[in-house]
Parts: sequence; structure tokens; C-alpha cells
Amino acid sequence: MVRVNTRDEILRVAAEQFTHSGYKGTSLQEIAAAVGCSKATLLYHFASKDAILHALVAPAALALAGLVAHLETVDDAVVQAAAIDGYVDLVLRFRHEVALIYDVIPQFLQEPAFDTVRPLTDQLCAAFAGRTDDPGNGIAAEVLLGGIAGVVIDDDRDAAELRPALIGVARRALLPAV
Amino acid sequence: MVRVNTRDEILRVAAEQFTHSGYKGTSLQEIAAAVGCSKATLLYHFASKDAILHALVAPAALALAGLVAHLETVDDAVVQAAAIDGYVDLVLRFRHEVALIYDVIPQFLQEPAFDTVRPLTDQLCAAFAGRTDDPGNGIAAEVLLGGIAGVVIDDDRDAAELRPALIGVARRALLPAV
DNA sequence: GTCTATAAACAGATAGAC
DNA sequence: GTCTATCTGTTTATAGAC
Repeated sequence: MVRVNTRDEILRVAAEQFTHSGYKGTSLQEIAAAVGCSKATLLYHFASKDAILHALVAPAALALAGLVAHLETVDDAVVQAAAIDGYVDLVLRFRHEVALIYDVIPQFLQEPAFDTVRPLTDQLCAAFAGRTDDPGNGIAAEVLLGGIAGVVIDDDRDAAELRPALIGVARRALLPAV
Repeated sequence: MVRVNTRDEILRVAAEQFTHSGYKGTSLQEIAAAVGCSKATLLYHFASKDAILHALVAPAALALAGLVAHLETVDDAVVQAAAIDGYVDLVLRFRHEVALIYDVIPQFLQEPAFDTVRPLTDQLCAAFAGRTDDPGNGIAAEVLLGGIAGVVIDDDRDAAELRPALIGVARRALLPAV
């Protein structure tokens, strides 16, 4: 099989399969078939199936950490708008990967390896809610965070079409009416 | 094991496990352990693992069909508000079950057994969008439908607290500003 | 780096005793 | 109606040749 970089190709295919069928619902067999190599080759490049998942999520988690760090420097008055724009861009850029974090593998969020991700999503949720204590705002933020991630997985439309619609619905739902 | 109704107990436990770990991520072994019986007992009450899932989703799908049928009789001007109220009530009533349809098993929506469910969710989505052709409205409806289902799974708060918050965020996001 | 072959564990499902 | 024991296929992962 002629291929530029087998490792990257494995990650690309795994991201597709994991988001489509779930982590548990995707076997190494299926990934290998789609890549065009053997299971053994997969496990030469990655120590385990879990390692593939972690390699996949790591860059997205890093970008998420960057967004959250940036939001900490933003003033309360505009933090919601900044969080919405940043999150929509992030989720469209890591379409498969960030979506995984929110939708496909909730059980994995409780694993030790994801201990760094959970506080980040909590902070992002707080930013979406406008850093208020009102539980209603928190619930609204959860709806939008999860809903946006879900659409990005399931919807076939491209980023250019989704971006304004996603930002629009989040603003209407979360920002005070003008 | 003293138990009122083993069949119902299996369904109750399976709903919990499926929503928490996913369908593929939950084994008959684990369900049996949580119920306090053997795998064989599970398969005495249900023909297969699939049969458990179908028994679980059937009442929710029926209720969903009822909601969609009711919405067809509702005037365009108020269909969004009616759809929001009806959906939030539905998803809180069948907290595990309807949530399963939207969040845990996207791959199952393509199975023949779910051929009846897919058109229902499409119609519900159209009602959420206010029966317009604007793709932006459609995307917003998808965000809210999926986001609400996701919150109902993950959030521990009870229905009384969630209901007004969920209806509120959906109205702000979807209904024209007054 | 990639392969075939295989190990070891686990899945869903069945048989038959009680 | 529930159990133990077992069958059969599939899973992740390893061993070793090329």
C-alpha cells in the first residue's frame, strides 16, 4: 500500500470511525481494513486501541486548553461572545476530535487520562453561562455546548455554512437580548 | 434474589447502563451483575441483547409518534412553542429512553428497526425550526434537540428544575424576539 | 514497517438440570 | 424462572518471519 504517512492515516480513519460508530463500536479490524493494512501494523504504530484514542484527542484537548486560558483574560462583559466564537471555531477545526470528547465517549471523561479535560469543559461551560451562578444559565450553556458538538458530528454541511448558524443560535440563546 | 418483576428490573438497569456506557459499551454480563441475576436469566426474558434495546425504546418512540401527530394539527404560528414544550416533557418523562435515540446510538438510527423513528425526528426538527426552509433555522433546531437530550442524560438535577430552564433556552434560541 | 499466525480474554447466545 | 456449563465467534494484543 502506497501511503504518505501510515500513522497519520490511521488517526484520520480512526477519527472517522469512532465518531460514526463510537469507540467501543469500532474494532481494530475495521480500522485496519479502511486504512488498508493489518491489525498488527496498527499496533506497531500505537501501543493499544486506547493509545489511538488518546493520540486523537490530545491536540484537541491542547487547543481547548488554549481557548480556556485565553478566555480567562477576557472581560466578563464580553466573555460569552468570545467563548461562543472560540468554541465554534475549535469544534469545526477539530470536527471529529472535539466532538468525540462531548458526544461519543462520555464514559471516558471519567478516566484518569481525561482528568485534564473535565475542568476545561467546566470552565468553558462557565464562560458560556457568562460566569453567573444562575443554574438556568448553566443548563442553557450545557445545551448549547453539547448541541453544537452534536450537529458538527451528524451534519454533512461544510464549516462555512455551519459556522454562522451555530454562532447565531448560541448568541440568541445565551446573550441578553438587545 | 427477591424482586417484584425481573423483566422490568432488567429494563430499568439496562436503561441506566446503556445511557451511561453506550449500547456497545454495556455487556449482558454487566447488566446481569447489576440486576443480581445471570446472563441466562436475561436471555430468558429477552430473545437477545437487541431485544432489550428495542423494548426500551419502543414506548418512547410511540410517545414521540404521538407528539409528532399532535404537532401536525397545530397552526404554523404556534408550532414551535408547542414542539418545545412537548419535546421537553417527553424527554424528561423518558429520560433514559428518548435520550438513547438522540445521543447514544446514532448508528442504530440507520437500522431497519428504527426506520419509523428517523422520519419522526425529522418532522420534530422541522417543527422546531418553525416549518421554514431557512437552513439556519434547521441547524438551530438540531442544536437544541440534541443539546436538550444530552443535558437530560448527563445532568443530575431533577425534572422540576430542568424543565423551565430547557424550555427557556429553546424559546430564546428559536422563537422570534418579541 | 508490514505481514501471517496465534494467544488470551470476552462477547452474545444455547442446552439442559433444577 | 433461574441457574451452571458450554458453544461459537470476535476482540485486543503478541510472536516471530520477512
